[in-house]
Amino acid sequence: MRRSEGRSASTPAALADELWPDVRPETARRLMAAGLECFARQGYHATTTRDIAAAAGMSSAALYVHFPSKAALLFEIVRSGHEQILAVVDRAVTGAGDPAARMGRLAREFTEWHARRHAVARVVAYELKSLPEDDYRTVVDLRRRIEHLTQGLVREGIEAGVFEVRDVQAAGRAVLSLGIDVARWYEDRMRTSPRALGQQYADLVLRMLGADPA
Amino acid sequence: MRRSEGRSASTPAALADELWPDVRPETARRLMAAGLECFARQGYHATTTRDIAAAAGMSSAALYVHFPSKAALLFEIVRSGHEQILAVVDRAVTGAGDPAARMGRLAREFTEWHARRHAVARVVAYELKSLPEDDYRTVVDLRRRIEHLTQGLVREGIEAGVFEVRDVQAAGRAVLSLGIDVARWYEDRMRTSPRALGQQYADLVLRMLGADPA
DNA sequence: ACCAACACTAAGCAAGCGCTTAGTAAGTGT
DNA sequence: ACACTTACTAAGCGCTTGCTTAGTGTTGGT
Repeated sequence: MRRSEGRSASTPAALADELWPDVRPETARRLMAAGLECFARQGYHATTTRDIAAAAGMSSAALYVHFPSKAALLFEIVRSGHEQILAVVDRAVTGAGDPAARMGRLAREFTEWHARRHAVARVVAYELKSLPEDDYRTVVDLRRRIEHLTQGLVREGIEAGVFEVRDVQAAGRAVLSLGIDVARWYEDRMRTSPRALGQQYADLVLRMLGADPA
Repeated sequence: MRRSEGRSASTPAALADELWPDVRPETARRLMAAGLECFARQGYHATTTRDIAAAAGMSSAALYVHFPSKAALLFEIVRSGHEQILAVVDRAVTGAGDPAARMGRLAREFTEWHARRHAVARVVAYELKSLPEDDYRTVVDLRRRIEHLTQGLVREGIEAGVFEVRDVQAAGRAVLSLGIDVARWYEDRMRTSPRALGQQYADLVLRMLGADPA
């Protein structure tokens, strides 16, 4: 089992190693982990630079050695989170199998990611609007690509005769909504594991799209 | 057609009249409408009391004539929003028809409410944790009642043989997730009306729960 | 006519904010 | 040995925050 496929990172540092293995030096990664924790728990605007620094075990001025601003730290978290989600969706859409199999994989892995990485997922989904204008546009573009890939797969399924939905856009959005909303309520102590939840939601999604039970 | 069943309130004042007809004096209602607008757009912590007062056309000190704090204003919005959602869900669950018909109504009206009242819905869903501890507990209790009513209806449907799902809790959460997430992305200018979206989502939900197509 | 009661504002207070500055300590290359 | 770079801290600056205070009309009962 690869390191990144465990149930969830047991410590913030381990989570940071999984999410941002390339961020150097290690102190910068620790600051990102600390920011992520604070942003996920209290939201960006309720988090002070002193909160982040304290969670990372340093003075607030240290943040500015590695990041030009609090907003830039948020951007790094949100951007890399979106890129990981895009990679998950892209692998599912362009992978092997018929549209139903690929949609099942998309729903399963998308949901699983949002449950296992619920802290990142929460910041990714709900702190978008706290970004400066330019950063916001960059991230909205990533979101559009995720939505278009998903809608494309719904359309493929309809053309292949395995899905049956009235509105492709609404159906695609519904698929993603189910996964995204997991970030709002999922907690580490939950009885259903991210993997099991992903499987359950994938079943729900396929039925929702009118796919024949396999 | 009753006033509250139009597509959406055309002005903040009209919206306020629909949402909080009993709040007196009118100035307090205007402050709530202004707070709602600001909280929905920028979030609670990014909104200053000066923002709210300016949006209501008065000085920031006027807020404290009608509310003891900024947090109390948020609480009034969040509490009344939750009570309206609970009423919608309760009417559907205890209404007429078999479980599938009642679940269809629940999904339709729940989703429709979140689209038409997307500003309130956004604050209700995402600004919970900004509330003071006591207020938070009050609201979490309302949320639990909404979830239990929904889960109960799923269970009823299973016992009546019209639904087929593995995990009742997961299925109930999925039904609500679809509606709640509408608040995150829905905008007034959208081509799909709240009513049409509610109908689409109700269809998706019934298929998701394994109900035979009616 | 008078007086509370009410609804409001201009001004401002203490606290906390993001971020900067000046300086220290520990490498690293020559 | 020495200069230079990098990573950090203590202190604090200018500004904004939620909220208060003192005072000003306006209203309605007697």
